[in-house]
Amino acid sequence: MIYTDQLKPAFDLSTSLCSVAAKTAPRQSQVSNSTPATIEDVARIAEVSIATVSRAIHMPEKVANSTRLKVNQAIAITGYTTNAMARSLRLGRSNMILVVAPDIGDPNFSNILVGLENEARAHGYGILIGHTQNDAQRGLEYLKFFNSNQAAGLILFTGILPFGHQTMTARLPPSVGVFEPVFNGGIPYVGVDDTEGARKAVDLLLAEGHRKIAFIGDSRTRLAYTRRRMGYDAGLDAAGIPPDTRIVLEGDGTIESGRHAVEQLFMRDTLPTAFMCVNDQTAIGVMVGLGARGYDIPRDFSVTGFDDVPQAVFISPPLTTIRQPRTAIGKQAMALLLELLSDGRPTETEILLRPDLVVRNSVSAPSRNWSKR
Amino acid sequence: MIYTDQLKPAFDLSTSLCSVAAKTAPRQSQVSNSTPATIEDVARIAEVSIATVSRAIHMPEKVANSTRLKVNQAIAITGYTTNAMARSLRLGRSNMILVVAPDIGDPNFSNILVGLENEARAHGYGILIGHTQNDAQRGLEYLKFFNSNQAAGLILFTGILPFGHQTMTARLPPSVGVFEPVFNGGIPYVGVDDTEGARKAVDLLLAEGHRKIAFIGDSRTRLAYTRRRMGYDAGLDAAGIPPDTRIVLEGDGTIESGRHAVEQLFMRDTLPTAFMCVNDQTAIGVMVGLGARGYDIPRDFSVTGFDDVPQAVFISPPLTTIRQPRTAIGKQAMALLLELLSDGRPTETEILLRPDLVVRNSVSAPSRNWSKR
DNA sequence: GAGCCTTATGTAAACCTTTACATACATCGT
DNA sequence: ACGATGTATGTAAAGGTTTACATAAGGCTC
Repeated sequence: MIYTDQLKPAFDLSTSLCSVAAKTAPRQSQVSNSTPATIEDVARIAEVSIATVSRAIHMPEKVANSTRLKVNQAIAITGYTTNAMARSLRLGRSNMILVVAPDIGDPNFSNILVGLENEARAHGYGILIGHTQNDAQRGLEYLKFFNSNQAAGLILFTGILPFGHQTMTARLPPSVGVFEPVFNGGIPYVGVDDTEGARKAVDLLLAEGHRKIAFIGDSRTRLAYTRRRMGYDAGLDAAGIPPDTRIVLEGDGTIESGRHAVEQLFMRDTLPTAFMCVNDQTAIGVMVGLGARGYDIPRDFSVTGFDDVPQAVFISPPLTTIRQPRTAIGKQAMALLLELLSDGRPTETEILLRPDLVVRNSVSAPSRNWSKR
Repeated sequence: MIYTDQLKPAFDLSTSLCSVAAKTAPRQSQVSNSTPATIEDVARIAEVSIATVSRAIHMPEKVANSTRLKVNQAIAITGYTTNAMARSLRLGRSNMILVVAPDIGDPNFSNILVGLENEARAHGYGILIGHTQNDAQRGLEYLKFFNSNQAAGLILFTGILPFGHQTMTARLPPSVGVFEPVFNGGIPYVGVDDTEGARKAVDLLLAEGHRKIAFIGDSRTRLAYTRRRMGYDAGLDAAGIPPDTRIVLEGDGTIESGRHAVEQLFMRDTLPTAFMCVNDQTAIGVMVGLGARGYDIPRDFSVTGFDDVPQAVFISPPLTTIRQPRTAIGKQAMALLLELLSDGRPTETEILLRPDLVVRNSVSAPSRNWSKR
């Protein structure tokens, strides 16, 4: 007599199929209905030992075809799933990847998460998430996931300093960074070619005819920002335009800093015809500042951003910017980590994806009507 | 001789402090440097049994003050963290909560995640995330997290049908829904008072003097949408305005559906002065449609949304809408689930948070200039 | 047909906890 | 002074895997 239940098919041990059952110690309940099936249940039904069941699952080539068949049937009957806790305990490693970001509330985070999760799940891993809110103490808390064997690897986002400074010297779990090198390049990372991206932006502005292109940067020392600046410099250089430090400003990547940059430039004697911004937030701030002074974009000034945040398409005018291929970055980062977990050694120390120019409406040829200035 | 290492302080078992060590079976390595400390290491150093260590940690009141002190010192020395895998295995339940959403790439998801994570972590739980992309088969996959004891509870988002239809009858893990009842009310949920929110929107429009207010709904049968419609009806009724089905349209909650609704209305004989939309996406579509026809918002038409998505502030004009207190919803949902996990029975079957009206720039008094129409 | 190699399976230990039960000791009432 | 009661601690089993090692059987070579 076999009756099944959707979630976990029950199996009556008193049937003749289970002649082996009598030999082994009786389980708590004869009809193991409520508790999940264990490897032992499978072994009993398949009339093999638990070792064989384990092998049939994890090293199928090591068990005879006929036996494998019996085991698979027994698994189907019992609805057996291997207890991940027991497995992790025995193996000394879990099948979870911890993803730590400074702020999981950041909308930009979502799409990367998609890439990370898809790739992880495809390889039998799950993902655990945490956020530090830029609080090192808080990041430190997450270390316990590794000490307690709850996570096998770590995905770290740019800008976090998830563990205290001292700890940086200590051995970290297998980790991969996203966007930028973390801990001074101690771990491999997946990002975007910021230099190339910035170059695309500046080249677009140059192609439109702009010659006085301001760069609104971010003074916080992050490689991405430095590289975007390098792309800007290289673009101007290739066009034979000498650098003009009067129109290169450093902000902090916020909307407010973009607005502030506009105010500063208006106080100087040289105004640009275009603003190339280190990120979209800054670009939005620039647009707000320009709008407040009564200028129209792109008629009076052109503006470019970097990142392609979800809002970029909704602001007015829609922002021409450089897109971060977020889902792809997540996928790559997870793939790299998984490789690291199996091989032990990273094959690559840096993977840079190609960023695309997204042309919208914030760029046009420089205005010839200088009346307003 | 004691020398420490940042991550996991080493401890030389040969010191006099460890006189007990000799009595017990020797560990693999005398200086357990590479492998994390176990409860046994702590017990040895504290000169107590492992049972006492476990009790000192989990039932401190059950152990003598002096003993507790010794244990705590030993824990500090070894850097011991209890192995979550072993603990979960023994306890039969994990300290992870699975959060399943239809689309974790949705920017609205992020802030709820923040609330969920904060609350979970505060109670010693971690969160696992997954997404179904509205694929029931995919949702089914996540069931294995429970079968394999990797998750103790489940947070389900609106609109998912994470498990196959058959499975719905089966016993689900302890679960809490977000936004709406899931599985026909089978599990408690935390959401927002949609009726009240919609009422606030319609009352604002009425207060501005609008009398012909269109409602652009969502025909997909979701309680939230029905309730928002109820708020609309109730508001009109309270103002003594008879319902006019000619200006009530059903879309599907997308930008496109908002735009389409505008086209439909312009083909009828009765135009509204205001559009109350079931969600922000629809509202954005309506604004796009109206803009394409050359109308100005809010001069010619007023528009309201619902949800307060991150983009709402960036579109032009910034959208007046009803805010979902997302972080609070996440926090509440997790709190409810945690309660469920300890008590077994839910105290509440429905928790509705108060949504707030966010006044921006898409609403004004109805235009008296009807020339364009 | 003896010895040897290969292949398939079984036995049992180990991974690290938690906790029921047992034990030892101190305190108290009479 | 003794049994009863209570408190603090220890012993050992159990939870579900994986895998080193042992065993058994079959096929091969000479």
